[in-house]
Parts: sequence; C-alpha cells; structure tokens
Amino acid sequence: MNKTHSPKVAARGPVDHEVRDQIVAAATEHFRLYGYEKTTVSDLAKAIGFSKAYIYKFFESKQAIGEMICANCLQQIQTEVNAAIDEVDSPPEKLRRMFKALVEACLRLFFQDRKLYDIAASAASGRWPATLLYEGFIEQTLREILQQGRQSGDFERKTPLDETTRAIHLIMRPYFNPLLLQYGLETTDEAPALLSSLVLRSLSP
Amino acid sequence: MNKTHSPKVAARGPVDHEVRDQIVAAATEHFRLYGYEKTTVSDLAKAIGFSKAYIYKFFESKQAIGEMICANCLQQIQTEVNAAIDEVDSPPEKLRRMFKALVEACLRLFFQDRKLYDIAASAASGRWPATLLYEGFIEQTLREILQQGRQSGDFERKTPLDETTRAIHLIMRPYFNPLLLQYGLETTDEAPALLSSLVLRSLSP
DNA sequence: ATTGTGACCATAATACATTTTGGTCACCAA
DNA sequence: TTGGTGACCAAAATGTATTATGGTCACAAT
Repeated sequence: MNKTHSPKVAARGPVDHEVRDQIVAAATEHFRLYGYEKTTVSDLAKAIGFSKAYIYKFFESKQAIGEMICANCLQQIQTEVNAAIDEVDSPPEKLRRMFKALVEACLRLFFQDRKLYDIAASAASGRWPATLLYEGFIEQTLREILQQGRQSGDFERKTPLDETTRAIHLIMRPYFNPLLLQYGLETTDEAPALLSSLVLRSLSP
Repeated sequence: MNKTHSPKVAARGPVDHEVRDQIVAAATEHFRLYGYEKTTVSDLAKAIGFSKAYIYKFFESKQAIGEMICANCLQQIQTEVNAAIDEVDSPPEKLRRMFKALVEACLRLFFQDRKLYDIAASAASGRWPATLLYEGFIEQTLREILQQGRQSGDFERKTPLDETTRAIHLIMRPYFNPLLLQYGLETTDEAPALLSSLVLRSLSP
C-alpha cells in the first residue's frame, strides 16, 4: 500500500515524525485485522510501545486515525485508476478502463480487506474529507478524459462539459461509492461494460 | 392508497375475506404511524377486535403482513409511473416522465411516509417478492418505451434491446431502489433531468 | 366447515448495573 | 522545547436478568 499521507486534515503535533508513521502502520494492521470498532486506542499504543496519551499528540481523535487509513485506501484506488487509464491513449478506451478499474479496485477492497472497506463505507456515510477528495478525483479524471475526447473529435461537443461530467459521475457513483457498492454486488460484473457502452453511445458526435 | 392486494404470495386461509381487509387496513395505519418494528401483532389484533391467533389464520407471519403493505406501496408507485407516461405520446418524453415520476414517487414515500419507506427498504434488502415484482415492472415498462421508440424511429436500433433495457435499468436503480435512494438524496433533484438527457443522447439513431 | 380463542413456548427485545473506551491534563524527564 | 506518562472523567459499550413478542395448537362455538 502507498505510504502517502496527505497531512491536509486531522493532523496534530509534529507532522513528520517517526512515531506518526508507526501509529499509521499499527492502525492499518489492526484496523485490517480486527476492524475499526474492535481496535482501541490503547491497542495501538501497546503495539508501538508508547502510552495512549502520546498517540493524542499526533492525532486529535481516533476517527482522525481512521480518516488517515481510509484516505490511504482511497488513494490506492486512485493510483490504480490512473495506472489503468495511462495504459491507453484513445479517450473512449480510457473511459472504459476507468470504469472497469474503479469497480475492480473497489471490489478488491471489499472482498480482500473487508474491515478497511467498512471504514471507507462509514467515511462515505459521514462525508469525511477523504471521501470528498476521492469524489473530486473521480470528477476531475472524468472531466479530463471528456475534454481530451472532445479535442480529439471522439466525443460530441454540444452538451456542456460540466453537465456531461456530472451525469457520468452520477452513473458511476453506485460502483465507486462504498456505501452504495455493497448493495449492488450482483450487478458489478455486467455494469462496467454495459454502462461504458451506453455512455460512449451518448458521447458520439 | 390502492386497496389492490395481489394474493400471489404470503397468503393463508380464506383469500377473500372481510377480516383480511381489516388486518391490512389496521396494519397499514399502524405501520405508517409507529413503524413495522414497533407494531406488534397483538396491536393489530386489538385494533380489529379479534385475538392474535386469528390473524395467523390469514397471514403466515408478521413479515407476510409487512410484505402485503409494502407491495401496496410499490404498487402505488407503479400506478403513478403509468399515469405519468400515459400523459404523453413521444417515447423520448415518456422516458423523461418515467424517470421523473419514479423519483418523485419514491421521494414522496420517503418524506411523507417514512415508516412505510423503511419497510420498502428492508423489502429491497431482503429481496422480498414484492421488490422483485417492482423491479420487473420497471424493466418491462422501460422495454416497452424503448421498443415503441424504435418503431417510431426516435431511437436507434443497432444495440440489442435487452442490453439497452438493462443498462438504463442500472442507471435508474439508485433512484427507484429504496435501499439506494436514501444515500443519494442530494442528487435527486438533478439526476432525473441529467440522466434522462444522457440516456436519450445514447439512444439517438 | 367456518369462526374464533386462551394457554403456552422459544426466542428476541428491553432495561439496568458494570466495565471499557475515547479523550484530557497536569506533570515529569531529557 | 521536545518527548513522554499515569491518573482521571464522561460517555459508550457490554453482560445479564427480565420481560415482551412472534408464532403454534388444541379446543370450543356456530
């Protein structure tokens, strides 16, 4: 997993500090194995050999730690999506890849790291900052592909870019939002191809 | 509300019986006011002046009663949708109306009969028969509009009908499935217009 | 047959006392 | 100043004894 930690939010005390990394590492492991609820701050403290109080020198709350771990998960998905769309050049194919990679990354999180997935789900439910960042990434990536496709002549140019972006974002939402994904697991195999095709038809000049 | 009760499922004892209707009426009222969980079978029995045991001559379980009430709710939505698409002739406009009416009907249930909505949500979660019927109705209505549009020349004919139907169904799902709708309330105002337009663009010949 | 019920049971919900847990703060050490 | 902690508190979680609820059945009345 990426060790990227954007210290944008939920930080406290020394930003770049060995102990902070230790906390994140311990939290990632514990949250993954036992889940967010079952892990106590004292558990994390014991794991790194410090007192519980010391942890609060670096994070202002347990949720802040959860947000950090969750942000890393979502960051990982974003990395995978970026890798997928960089593999090809044509905007239509980029869009297909994006949808496919997005769903696959979310599903992997769901099936292989269920406990971390649950954190991402409650992050979506509670509108944690990491989730907003994640949604912003989706929308931005989408917009770039669309713009590129308009320039290359692959996509139509009549509909306002923002409208198209927003609409496709809405279509993808049930498959990248952890909160929604879990209720549509039966459709995750057909949806990417089916919906990509429909969307691409709607984009034809 | 419609007093239609399709005795397809979850029935027991005399199908057409005054007491059965009394039970449904009492259940509808109680479920709406106090919710499914807070209403006991004894409450319903008292409301109609019979013993609890007698209720089980007509319904094989409390959930069966819930399914009946839920089926009526979903039936009501279907009626509203049918009314909306019957108002116009052109298939594209029918599709717009369908999406709009569907969202409006679900939102009305959500905001005005929250307790009944919760039943519909757990019906969707538990895959109760009423939900399957409801989804079947959506798919069928959609297919008919599409077929009609293909005949009239409004819609393209290259893509297999089933594929198009399925894809649009998937797009609408987050807005007619009670389980999903509650997580996307912020998007319900823009979604119908935005998505209808995108879908119609994808259908252009 | 049809209409109707009280008594009964296993399990689920509730209420409450007890323990954990998230979080703070004063304070010590290098 | 930076690194680090034990003692402490309100609120949440947990275990448990008790009650309420869904559901059945034998049986009675019409």
